[in-house]
Amino acid sequence: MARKKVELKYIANDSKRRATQKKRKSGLIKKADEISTLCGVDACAIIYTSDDPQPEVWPSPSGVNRVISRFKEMPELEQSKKMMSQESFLRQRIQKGQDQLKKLKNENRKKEMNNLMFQSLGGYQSLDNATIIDLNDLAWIIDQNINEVNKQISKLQGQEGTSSNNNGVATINGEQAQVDNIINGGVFPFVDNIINGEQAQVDNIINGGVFPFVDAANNFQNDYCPTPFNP
Amino acid sequence: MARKKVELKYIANDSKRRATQKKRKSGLIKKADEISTLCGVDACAIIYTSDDPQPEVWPSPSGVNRVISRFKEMPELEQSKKMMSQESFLRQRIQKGQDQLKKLKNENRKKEMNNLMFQSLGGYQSLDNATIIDLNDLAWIIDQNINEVNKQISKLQGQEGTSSNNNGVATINGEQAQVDNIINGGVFPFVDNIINGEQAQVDNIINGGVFPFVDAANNFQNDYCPTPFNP
DNA sequence: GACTCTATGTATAAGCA
DNA sequence: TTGCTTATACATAGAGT
Repeated sequence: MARKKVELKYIANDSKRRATQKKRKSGLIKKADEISTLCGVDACAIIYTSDDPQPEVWPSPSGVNRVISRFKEMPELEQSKKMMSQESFLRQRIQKGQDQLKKLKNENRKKEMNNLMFQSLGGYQSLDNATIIDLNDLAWIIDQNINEVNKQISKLQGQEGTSSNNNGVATINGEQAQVDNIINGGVFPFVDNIINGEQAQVDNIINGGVFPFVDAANNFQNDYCPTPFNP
Repeated sequence: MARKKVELKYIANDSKRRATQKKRKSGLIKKADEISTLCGVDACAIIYTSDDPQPEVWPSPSGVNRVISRFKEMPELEQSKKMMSQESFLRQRIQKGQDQLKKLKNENRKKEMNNLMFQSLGGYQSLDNATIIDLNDLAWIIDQNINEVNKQISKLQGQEGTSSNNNGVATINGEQAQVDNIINGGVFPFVDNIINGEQAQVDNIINGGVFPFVDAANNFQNDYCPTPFNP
């Protein structure tokens, strides 16, 4: 059953296309009906299916005519003013995909740096091979984490008498969960726009694909300057 | 989080309606775009939202004009021929709901009779108070079950040498799972159309509600005559 | 092919920032 | 309000009849 994510392109297979057409046509009309009822808007839809010279229309032929008249009344110039054309629709979609990509790359980079941090702390990985870029970002994320830990400490010092074994004392391991939490939370300004060679991923996202993990390389922005490490 | 099932009626709350309108408008246009791409159909949509004199159109003003011309070319008489009007759309929806209701009532009745059967077999319930209608239906379901059990027995007798402790012998308990399976499976002709007083439930279904369990009473059709019990 | 079924993808109502 | 997130309702692809 609906296992594949449908690729947004013309369905070559005839019978498959017809089946899809039928389902989606009724789905579309249902949606039109719903928005009209829920929001009380005036709307119409006309759909010419390939296997019938008669179009499917909604809400009714006369209703369509009414909406059409209203549309025709408007001067041509006005028509194209604030309207969504197929092109602007696509543009909007691309922008959305790019924004999403940016966010995801950001998150990936943060996770990567946190991973590097814990690997180093545990002695599982040396930083000898790290680039200056990585070290910079690493410093930033450590700074963030330290800040968060300090914040927690102050908070816990403020509430005396809790039964926790944590009150007032920074126990790194005890804060791990909170740090992890933070890691996946706050703002992180690593990546600010799309970099060459990532376009395929953007396209992927635009069409709704699953986001692939982004390597450390190529992810850094030149205009990013993290605060110096200062505990 | 979409917790409530939206009731299909005008949203009185202003800000809520605007939010919904915005989301659904873009959803609708996306759907239009998709069906057009996937199925290569010629279509257009015009939506007048309440807060903007400019309509939202798809695929573009000129595209809309093209489709409109095609629509206008058709004689008025032809227009209303095979087209979906708001009324026929609703009718279709009601019919669908009624069909679904019928099926669900059927299933409920079957489950009920099976339940009664097992209750009686276990001595948890006497049949003294059962109506002739219930007894009739009960006989039918028992017949069905016996048939299924016999079928299974034949099948198992056919495949000698399986390691199962079941081969060739009808062990009622051992067949329970299969019977249960059957219970929820085959065709069951109890209810053939909608009976007075069930209309509210139909309405419920038409709007997508969860189906309430149907009582035994009022569910039987006069034209139903089950095969006599004959093991 | 035209329908039904159901697992899965998508839309979106509420919440929250 | 606008936008983003998340849980839930809804649409529908693919498979079976």
